[in-house]
Amino acid sequence: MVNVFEEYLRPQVQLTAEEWTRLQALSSAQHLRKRQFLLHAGQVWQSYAFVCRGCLRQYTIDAKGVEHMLKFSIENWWAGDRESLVTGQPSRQYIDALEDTDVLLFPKVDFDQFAREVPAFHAFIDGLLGRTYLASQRRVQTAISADAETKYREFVQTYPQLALRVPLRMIASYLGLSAETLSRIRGLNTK
Amino acid sequence: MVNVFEEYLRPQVQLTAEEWTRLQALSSAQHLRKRQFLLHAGQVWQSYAFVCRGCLRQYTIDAKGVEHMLKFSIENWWAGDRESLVTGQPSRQYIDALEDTDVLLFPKVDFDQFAREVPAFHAFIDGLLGRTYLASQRRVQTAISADAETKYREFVQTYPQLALRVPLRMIASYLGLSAETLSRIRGLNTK
DNA sequence: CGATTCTTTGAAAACAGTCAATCTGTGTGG
DNA sequence: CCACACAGATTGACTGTTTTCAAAGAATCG
Repeated sequence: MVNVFEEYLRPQVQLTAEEWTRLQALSSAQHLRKRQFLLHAGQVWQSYAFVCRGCLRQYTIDAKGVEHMLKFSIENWWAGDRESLVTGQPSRQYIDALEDTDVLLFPKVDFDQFAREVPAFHAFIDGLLGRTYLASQRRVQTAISADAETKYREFVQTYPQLALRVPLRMIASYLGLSAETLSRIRGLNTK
Repeated sequence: MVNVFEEYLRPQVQLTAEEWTRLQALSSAQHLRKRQFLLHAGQVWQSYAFVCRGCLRQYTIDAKGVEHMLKFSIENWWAGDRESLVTGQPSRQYIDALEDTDVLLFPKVDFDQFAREVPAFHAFIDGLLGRTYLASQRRVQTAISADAETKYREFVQTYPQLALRVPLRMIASYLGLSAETLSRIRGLNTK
């Protein structure tokens, strides 16, 4: 399981053998069965989570009980509630597993300490955050400017792995559409 | 004009007198008249821009010629196209002035160099990026889950300074609504 | 002022949402 | 191994919000 992380990280950051051992020692593995929660609203999120295998979804539930998908995380993605992590406040989000999933958890304190001491790793994390932010901006742009069909087409183009793997109604929620509307759109493209 | 920047930064980062002088020396002031462009699609954006006075808007123009507002930047905000800055590719965005505006420009190369050499400043910039990312996530959430009226109410609550200062049709575009719809919503709240 | 830009209002049309029923596939327990 | 239950997907009819188009009314600026 650590192997997956190693294969992900090695091409991106130069670490000495000693640094690598140290980073690895910070992590703890967690296995989630389908439908099991990694984070529940009300809890404080205090880790960085790396997905080695499986698929997580991250979402909120509004006053009417409706779920709103924020993110899907598959192999080689990070997960977690950054807001809770940074502020120390209880999260308003849920994270649970869409499939049996293996996760590596790095406690915030240790992880940040490591980043401070290893500039190359720090730079990597900064770059990751920067790219994540750009992705978020693109999502905003699509959300405010595209119609339902365009939203779906862009989603498929951006995340072809997810379009096949995640239930349609959750993709619909991610895009701000009803499941019925997305079903009809998908129907069009097949014909 | 540098004074505005100093008052903004001093409470947030501890810099020595020497560091402060050095940072200041990196900046160049630019004045923009209303409607003047700071960035035009096709140009490469290579700076960090800090607004000392006035108001900028940042937007794209789609294939149909419709503008989509990405951001407004008033006093004590940063502006610029991060995507172009990071990738070095020509920007797809426009930035122009809604009012006469004063901007401080920091060339990327010098700015990044300074951040590398002054850890406290680096940490400040990281924190800024982190908060900006959280704001973007909140915007996504509203965009996918709220109706038109809620979007506007949240906008007013989040940016009371902007609601009064920016033309309605641009706020509408920022929220992904037509100007007519927003006008009607605003009408309701007045009664 | 005269011109431009912005806002408001009305009426019609389009798009997406809701509700409800049916269909499909998957997984589980008897 | 089958049957049943359940979650998810699809389809149809209807509703409702938002958009579009058009025209008229403010506000702003040179």
